[in-house]
Amino acid sequence: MSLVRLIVLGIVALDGEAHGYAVRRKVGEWRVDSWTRVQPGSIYHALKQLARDGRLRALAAEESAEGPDRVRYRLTEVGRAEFVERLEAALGSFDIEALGVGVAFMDALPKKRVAALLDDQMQRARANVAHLRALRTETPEEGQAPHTGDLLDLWIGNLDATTRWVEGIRTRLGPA
Amino acid sequence: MSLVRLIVLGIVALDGEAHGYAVRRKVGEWRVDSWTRVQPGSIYHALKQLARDGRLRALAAEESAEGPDRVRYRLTEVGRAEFVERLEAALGSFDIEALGVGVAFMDALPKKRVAALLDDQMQRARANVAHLRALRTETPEEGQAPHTGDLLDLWIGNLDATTRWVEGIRTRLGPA
DNA sequence: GAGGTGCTAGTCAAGTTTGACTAGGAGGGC
DNA sequence: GCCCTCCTAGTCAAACTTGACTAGCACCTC
Repeated sequence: MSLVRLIVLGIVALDGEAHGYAVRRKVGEWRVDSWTRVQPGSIYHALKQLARDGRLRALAAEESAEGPDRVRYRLTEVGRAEFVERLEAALGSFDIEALGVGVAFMDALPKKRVAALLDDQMQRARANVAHLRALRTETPEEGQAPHTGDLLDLWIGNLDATTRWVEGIRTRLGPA
Repeated sequence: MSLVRLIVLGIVALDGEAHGYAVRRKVGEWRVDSWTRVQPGSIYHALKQLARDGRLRALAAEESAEGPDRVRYRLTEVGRAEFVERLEAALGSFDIEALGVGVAFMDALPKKRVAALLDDQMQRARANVAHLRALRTETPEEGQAPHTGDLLDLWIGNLDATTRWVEGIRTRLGPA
């Protein structure tokens, strides 16, 4: 899951820069833990990878009045591009966690863009639900998983609930 | 995610033994990929860890008529105990993937036990939904995540859909 | 002023996951 | 026979995640 990467990019993007502990704190303050688990280690790891990949630039370690020195990171242009790319992908995803993170950061994109992405997401989601329903009523093939029908129902139900939620968000954005 | 561990244990438990490729194939045949992604590497890794931990015993490599030699694994008593433990945990989980895997293998437990686990799951899930709804209507605190209300709605909607699904499974099992 | 507590800031080893890669064997086409 | 393809069976390095751990600093208490 490179959701962590998106989350870190998104938080750094808010102010253009941040140090690791600030990101970590923000992840804690927001109840990010409700929608996706992000451990401190993952955050620092992501920061390092992003810095290595030129998405963030590590500034010189600065002194802190309240504790050890800390490293501040600044978002680069490439970093912003990756943020947008990942954010758009998240807003088109069927994965509930990705979708949640996408919506959390959606204000970083133009409204029209978000609307288009969500329209697309909904269309594909509905097609997917239809496909799963079709599978559901098919005569069971050989060698299927036990309780395949139930499992399909689980996915259909959740996809459906998610789609209704997306619909709500989309409606609020107003007509395209 | 040690869901892979549960899946591998569950598949090996079906016949008491299996070799890696057979597990991999079964994961492919079943549309396990709909409910959870399991890569080949993870399967072989899990098999090795399970063998190291005494949950499986690796039998001598046997020749195969259709390809390279293969290693067959047999479930041990300790392994079966871990299987049951993980299965029960999965059936009490709120995580949709875990729950799906749990239901896929639920026939390995006595019906009554499954009924009790699902009853418990539903009770906790309803409490959780109530709690989230309460959070939802709370006056927003300082420093909340952007779109916190929406994110809560997403979780409430999905948890709710999942709970209705569990209810269906539970009902079918008959009265406790 | 020594020690305890709690927040700040981050490191690290162990475990897990991913996706690409290797390599054996069977069968078909030419 | 030789090559190509596809299935069988698994390995491996790189990346990612986890949870426990270290260490600086301030404040309080005794």
